[in-house]
Amino acid sequence: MRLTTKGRYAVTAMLDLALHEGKGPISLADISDRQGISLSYLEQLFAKLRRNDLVKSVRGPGGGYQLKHEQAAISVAQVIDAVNESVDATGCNRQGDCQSGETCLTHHLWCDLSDQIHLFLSQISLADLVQRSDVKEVAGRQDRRHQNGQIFLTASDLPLVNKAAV
Amino acid sequence: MRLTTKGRYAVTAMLDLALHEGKGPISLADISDRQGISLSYLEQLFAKLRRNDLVKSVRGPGGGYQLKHEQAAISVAQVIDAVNESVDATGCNRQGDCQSGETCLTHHLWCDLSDQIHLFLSQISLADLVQRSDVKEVAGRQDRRHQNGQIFLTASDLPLVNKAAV
DNA sequence: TAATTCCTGACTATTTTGCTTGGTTAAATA
DNA sequence: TATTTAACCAAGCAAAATAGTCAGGAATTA
Repeated sequence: MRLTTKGRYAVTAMLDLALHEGKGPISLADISDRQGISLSYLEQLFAKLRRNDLVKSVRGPGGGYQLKHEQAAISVAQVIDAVNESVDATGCNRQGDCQSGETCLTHHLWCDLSDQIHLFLSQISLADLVQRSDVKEVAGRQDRRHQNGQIFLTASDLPLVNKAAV
Repeated sequence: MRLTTKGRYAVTAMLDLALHEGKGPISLADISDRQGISLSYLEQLFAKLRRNDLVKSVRGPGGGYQLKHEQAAISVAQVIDAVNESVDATGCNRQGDCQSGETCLTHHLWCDLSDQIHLFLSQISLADLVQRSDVKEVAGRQDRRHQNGQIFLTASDLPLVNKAAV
């Protein structure tokens, strides 16, 4: 089972879209700035999100991405499924042929776990996340910084700045 | 978050120990045979399990491993934690410094998910697994094969056989 | 036409995984 | 005591996945 930066990035980017909904298309450059995700990596992720019908795109200046459905209709599980193959804890993709064609000793345990994880993530929509106080707080901070063109840097931003200067 | 063959192997091997408890120490060679896990890989996993006080070892002929605690006192979560670093879905190891020193937009979501997974796995003990009908069934099949010295092979065993012959 | 932005594919560095090889050490047995 | 058994240990390695870069398109707007 894989649940790494890839899935986290995808959910974060989709939440960013949700938070800035109603302001027209949001460019990947904006998301990259606000969320600190590499632009070209975002492009790869959004290719998958678009193929999975989760976002729609607008080309050209002023273009960007928008959610294709209502915030309440998009679950975290859908987003992760779109970029990862699936949230599956079994080694056999639930086929039950884990041990040379037969079911391994712990197959059903991993099926149960996969179901639990999927259920949990499918019950959380982007609308739910937008309402959360911790999300609102972080989003407010990010928007303030973004408006100021990242003038206020923290100490931990320094490596990035140096990297960009070289 | 990582939940791959490593953690699955560890739980499977521990369950094998639990199923054959009372027959003296179980050698890794036996587990390797029954569960189809590479012997030297098992050695690495058991080094971690031993360091985490989950098993005790007996050296020399007739030696092997035994559970260090009661089956009901060992949870699946403990086993996975022992071989993986942890079952953690955050990218910051729950520190909250995900985005250049500050909390990222989805930090709390991943904390919640990690808690869910950990709770689920910590509620399942080796004793619980041993009682499960699907586990009993697979264990019965494995024991019968093991006694017969793997005489009865399935078609999917053939690659392994050929590999061993070369 | 120029700028902007999505879009695509190929390529690369790094990390993790699963496993091998080649030993050493402790204990039982012959 | 010599041999065998099996736990221990360390280094390294191939394949895969991750995270990202690079170079160029193609569509749209100004």
